[in-house]
Amino acid sequence: MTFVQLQYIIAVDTFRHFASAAKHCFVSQPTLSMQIHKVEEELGVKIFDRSKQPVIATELGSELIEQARKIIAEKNIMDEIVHRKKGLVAGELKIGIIPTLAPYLLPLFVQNFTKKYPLVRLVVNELTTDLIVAQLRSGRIDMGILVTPLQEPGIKEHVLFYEELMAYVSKKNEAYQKTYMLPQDIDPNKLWLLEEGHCLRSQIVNLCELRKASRDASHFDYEAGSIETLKRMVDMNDGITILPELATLGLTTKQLGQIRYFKRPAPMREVSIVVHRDFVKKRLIEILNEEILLSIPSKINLNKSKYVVPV
Amino acid sequence: MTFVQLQYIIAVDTFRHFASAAKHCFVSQPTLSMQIHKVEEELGVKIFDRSKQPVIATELGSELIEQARKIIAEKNIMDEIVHRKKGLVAGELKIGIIPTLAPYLLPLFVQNFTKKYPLVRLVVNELTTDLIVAQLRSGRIDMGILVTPLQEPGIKEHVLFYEELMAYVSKKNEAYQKTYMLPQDIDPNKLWLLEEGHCLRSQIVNLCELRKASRDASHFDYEAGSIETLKRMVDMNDGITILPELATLGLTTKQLGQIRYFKRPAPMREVSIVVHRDFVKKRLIEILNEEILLSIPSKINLNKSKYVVPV
DNA sequence: CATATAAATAGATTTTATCTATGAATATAT
DNA sequence: ATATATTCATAGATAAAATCTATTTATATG
Repeated sequence: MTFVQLQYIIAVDTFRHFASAAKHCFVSQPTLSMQIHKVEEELGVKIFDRSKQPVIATELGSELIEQARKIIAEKNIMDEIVHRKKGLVAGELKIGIIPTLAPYLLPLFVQNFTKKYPLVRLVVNELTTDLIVAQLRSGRIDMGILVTPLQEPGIKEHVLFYEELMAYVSKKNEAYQKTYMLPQDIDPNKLWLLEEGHCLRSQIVNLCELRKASRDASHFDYEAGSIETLKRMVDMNDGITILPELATLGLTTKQLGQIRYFKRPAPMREVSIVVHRDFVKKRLIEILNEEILLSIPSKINLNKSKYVVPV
Repeated sequence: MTFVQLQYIIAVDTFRHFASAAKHCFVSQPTLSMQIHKVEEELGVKIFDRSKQPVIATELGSELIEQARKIIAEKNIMDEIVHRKKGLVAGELKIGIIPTLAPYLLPLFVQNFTKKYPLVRLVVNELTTDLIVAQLRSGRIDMGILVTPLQEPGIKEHVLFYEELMAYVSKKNEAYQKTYMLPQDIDPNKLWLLEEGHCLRSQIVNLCELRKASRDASHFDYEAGSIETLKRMVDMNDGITILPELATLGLTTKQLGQIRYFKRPAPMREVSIVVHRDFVKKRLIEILNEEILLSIPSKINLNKSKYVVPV
């Protein structure tokens, strides 16, 4: 068994296709096929079921692939140790980030970061909270950026900042008349929500104390896949939605006029970096943490944890 | 970096000598030298300081070796997974066992075990409790057999049995007249003890509530390195010592006449298997656990945890 | 100063990972 | 039904590597 073979196995598991996996590993498809065949021979078990399309791992194969990922993760730590000693900031950092943060947070720091630390390769995946937790545990990603508190065993949270939640209302909506809103001012039937699975959705449900019943009477049952869609729904149709602070940064003056703040203490969502175990990429993650804090508007850094909406 | 290179590094760290390490790996010394040189080249750091004799790891080298051991440990789990699936009981089990148990416990089960599970290779090291804990943490051994409770974080204890402590007295000693002893009946100046570092010693000190002062007046300051030495000291000279039950199994009838039991509830030492994390060698360790319980005299299996002497 | 020991170096040899080209099996389209 | 994709496996050639034996260099020891 070699490290390369394990990497091939992981690649096939990831792409579920020998040729693509080979491409990803910069080798020919026969090379990859043979090496995988060799491991299977050595261990005396089939790892992949090639009869299925796309290729799927056997039951035992899945266990072995998981273990292969662990081995490769430990190997990567080897380089981390050397980099740390050399004072180099280098290596790969695999990040999972939730979809309600990704489009607003990433652009703020990515460019600065990669300019400042050219030897670091950021690999970013947009994932929901559960997937981030699962992939942290299995070692597929090194860190997550998401909304806490999670209370997941084995997962450590480092708060980045508190992001205020605010209402975005259409001119026709009655809430438009208010200066400072209360959650009760929101008509559940005019409230546009993200689809199930987004933590922001569940926070808004908590904030507005929505019950299933109050939504059943809804005129039109549509749930958006992204915050951008929510904004457009409000713009184009009537209604109201809740935006996190970072999503309001790119708004036009006219759109800003449609923002209504909640009465102080304003509801906040807690945005954190989460990691699994005391990772050796610690230094890298610390640096990313700093860079994020440097890149977000200072107003957000000042937000306090007075009223954090539970997830 | 290859698995083989890591194994060479670990071998050199273990033997602190290139030629012996090479022998252990079944390769020539130049082969091992070159491969280690290559890793050092690849990482851009020196792992070993060859100017010292015996060879010693550099500061960074020690960290890397520790990591190498982790990688190899994870790799070994790969095979474990396959073996488990195949229902095979095979592999290597590295055991650390304390010196006051080794000579009495090992002979009881080793032969049966290796006959029953010929594919398992037992590698046994006689180590003190602290070393067992340290080597479990660093992954040098898979399990320990020692006296608990330890209360070491991250170390799990599985009680095997309770071993009674009993006095072994010379005919000249006043305690010889007693039928059932009390700890107070022991004259601290006539008590032979193991040297510092053995957990049995500290248990006896606790049991007899010995203070430094009471020993200072001692006629002859000798501390034994093994239980066998203790027995001989009592046999040849005057005095008394405390033996664990297993050490009394091989005694002659005459020697058995010199055993004095403590008054019920008799003092016991708790003998356990200890492991680090939920290890994949679990199955192997479970089997060993069973085999040990099957091989010890049934009387010991019946001992209860009424009065466990703290360590 | 001679001798022994330890690790590194040199050159030959075997092993192995990789490539290109091709084949077999299966699904998809004409 | 036949032709065409697609997907993975196989064959043979080649380049890269790990290994061996023999030897050298550097240190310690008597």
